[in-house]
Amino acid sequence: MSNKPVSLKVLAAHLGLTVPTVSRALNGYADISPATRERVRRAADELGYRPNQNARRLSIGNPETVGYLMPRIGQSIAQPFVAQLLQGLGEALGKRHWDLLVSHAESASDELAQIEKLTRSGRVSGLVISRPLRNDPRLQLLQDLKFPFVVHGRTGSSTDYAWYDVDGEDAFVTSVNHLVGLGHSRIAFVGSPLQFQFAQDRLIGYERGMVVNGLTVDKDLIQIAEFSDDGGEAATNILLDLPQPPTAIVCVSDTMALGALAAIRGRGLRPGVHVSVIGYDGLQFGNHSNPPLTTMAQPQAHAGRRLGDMLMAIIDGDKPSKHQELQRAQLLRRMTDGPMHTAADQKLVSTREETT
Amino acid sequence: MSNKPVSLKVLAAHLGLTVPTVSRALNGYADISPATRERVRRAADELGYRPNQNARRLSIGNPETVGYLMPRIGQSIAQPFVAQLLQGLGEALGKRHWDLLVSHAESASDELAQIEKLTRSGRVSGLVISRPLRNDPRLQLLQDLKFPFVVHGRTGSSTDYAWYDVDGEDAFVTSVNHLVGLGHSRIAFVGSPLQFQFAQDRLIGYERGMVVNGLTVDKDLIQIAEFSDDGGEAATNILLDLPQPPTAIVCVSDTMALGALAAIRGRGLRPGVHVSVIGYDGLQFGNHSNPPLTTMAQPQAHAGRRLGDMLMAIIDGDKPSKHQELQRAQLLRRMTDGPMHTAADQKLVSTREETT
DNA sequence: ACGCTAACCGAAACCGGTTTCGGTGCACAA
DNA sequence: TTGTGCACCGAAACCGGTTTCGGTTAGCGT
Repeated sequence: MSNKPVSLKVLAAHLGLTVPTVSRALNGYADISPATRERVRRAADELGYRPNQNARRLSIGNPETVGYLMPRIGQSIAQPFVAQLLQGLGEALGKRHWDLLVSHAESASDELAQIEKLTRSGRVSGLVISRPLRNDPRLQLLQDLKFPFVVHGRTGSSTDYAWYDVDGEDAFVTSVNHLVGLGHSRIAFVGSPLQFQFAQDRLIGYERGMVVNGLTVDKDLIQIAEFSDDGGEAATNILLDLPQPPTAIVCVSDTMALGALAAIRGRGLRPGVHVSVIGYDGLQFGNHSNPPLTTMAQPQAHAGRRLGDMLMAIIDGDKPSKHQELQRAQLLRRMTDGPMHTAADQKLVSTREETT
Repeated sequence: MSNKPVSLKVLAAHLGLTVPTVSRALNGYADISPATRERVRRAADELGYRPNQNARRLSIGNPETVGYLMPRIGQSIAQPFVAQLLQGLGEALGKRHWDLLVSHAESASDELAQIEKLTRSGRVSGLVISRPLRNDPRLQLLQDLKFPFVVHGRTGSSTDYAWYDVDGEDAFVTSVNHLVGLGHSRIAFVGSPLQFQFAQDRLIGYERGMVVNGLTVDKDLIQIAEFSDDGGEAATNILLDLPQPPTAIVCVSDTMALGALAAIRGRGLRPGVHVSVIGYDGLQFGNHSNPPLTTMAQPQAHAGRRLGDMLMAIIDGDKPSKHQELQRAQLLRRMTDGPMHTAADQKLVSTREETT
């Protein structure tokens, strides 16, 4: 049908009115007679008029757009949660007809440059940051700029900004408790570099869980590796080579847990039987791993929605510190958590074929 | 440090020049003396000046922004490719400092409304559409609007627009060939509803592969189900219940293939031994399925980059039909393709534990 | 009949840039 | 010395909207 977008000017001309009048009519100002208002409305959607958002937003001084900085973590399978998070963000923003801009950087410094650019060029009214580091220069920069932002995750100094996070510490206490309940006592932790705040939180949760249950925290049972499936595999191999290997492993993420499973299987052992594994993230794919991965699940789309709502509220003037939400993760039992495998040398492998 | 963005006006005042002069100085016009140009440049990045992009783009009449419509496919694990695609798109756009806007709709009609809105409100200069339907109203609409767009995938009437696609037909011929080479002849197809063009393409590839190898296409061996892991599982169960069940299955996607694996294991059979399975997508997670999934791999980030470049070229004036790229998928052998399992009643299950 | 007020719309300014068009001042040639 | 031309910058118009401010007109009371 029609192709070129119709501007306010041609709409006004078409109606024999001036541009400002038409504008106010469409925006429901009181000083426009109900008659003309109706007339304008009708003509507007007859001609398929849509206000040019660039112009409108320039005028009202609000880009009505939120930027999301893609987490930048090597080539790993670290992004499965991004699609769901974006979906949730989009839903929240869509309710007010705001837009979602995604931006990804190539390096840490490039990331700061991106923030500089996005904030100062008036393209976004706020930013969403994922996976903060322990001392994150991005947050520092945004605070210096006094620019609205929310963090998906939180850091140590989390009092003065807005965040939504899943309580990783609590989740790992839960994981450890669960494993202890199954009879385990040599429980290991497979983690990612501690520069990520979440890695730190979850490690603390692990340690607290151990202490709470009267277990000693053996440094050998804490293995940090690259944040990827390969990293998880490598770390687990080190653990299994220990003189006294663990009978259960909690992993900082599902991706790393998948690597752990591979390492365990690689030795002819069966995850969930000889060595229990609990991941973290609740990836749907976990249903199809070998065997299906027990994990701490969490609603990513919900996170996106909340982050969007929080950010818009802050842009509207709310104090950031008013918006801090801690979500609890849920233990999702699948097949990799099992009772402590005592006796019987680990070389003895059950012949039962696992069935999903 | 500084917080409020500095406008051209204050920069000009600071320099004792007028706004247009400063603008032209920064944009390298010839009618500005080298001296002042340098002076302006220096002052600009001293004050941290960044042009307001909303204003700039309004003025130059180009939003310099590309919209991506999130594929809207139930709750399935269908989106793992999105993150990579977005990454690729972002890279391509970033080279020219364009922005990436993501938009997702809640229903098919909502999707059309979104397109209407995005195009007519001047927010984007072009759109990227994923997973076209066989007779896609979105493409129809965009063509009517004469609005620049590229399609990730293609439809039957694909001559008059731009697209990037992986040759699904060819890929499935390859899959079938490979399986025939392994001795299989009863090869089944697990597909998703044929409204998706890709589902159609791949089915045709399957059929062609069968014919090419002198095999008959048995309608019973073609099972269409919901596009999800559960759908794949259900379809596979139907296949395995056949009087003469298949010895190999090609699946329209990795997600559905994961369901197929579950169904096969559910009967005490071993994928890759008793029943071979080949997926499509090349998801990295396939490395961790049970057993690791053989699949037809493809570079999603590359797709994103190409789509971005193509779209910008079209917006610059290129004829869309000039930009049509067909990529070939690569057979990625993991563990679910194996030689035809003859003899021995399928009830007889090997006791060997699979090792990754 | 007059004034006052309220209803309604147009004029003008602005948001922050870009781009075209003129005009000044200087160097240069005649 | 006087034109001529060029280098350089400012004035003005524009992109497509929003919002404040004035000015008519009509309706009302008196």
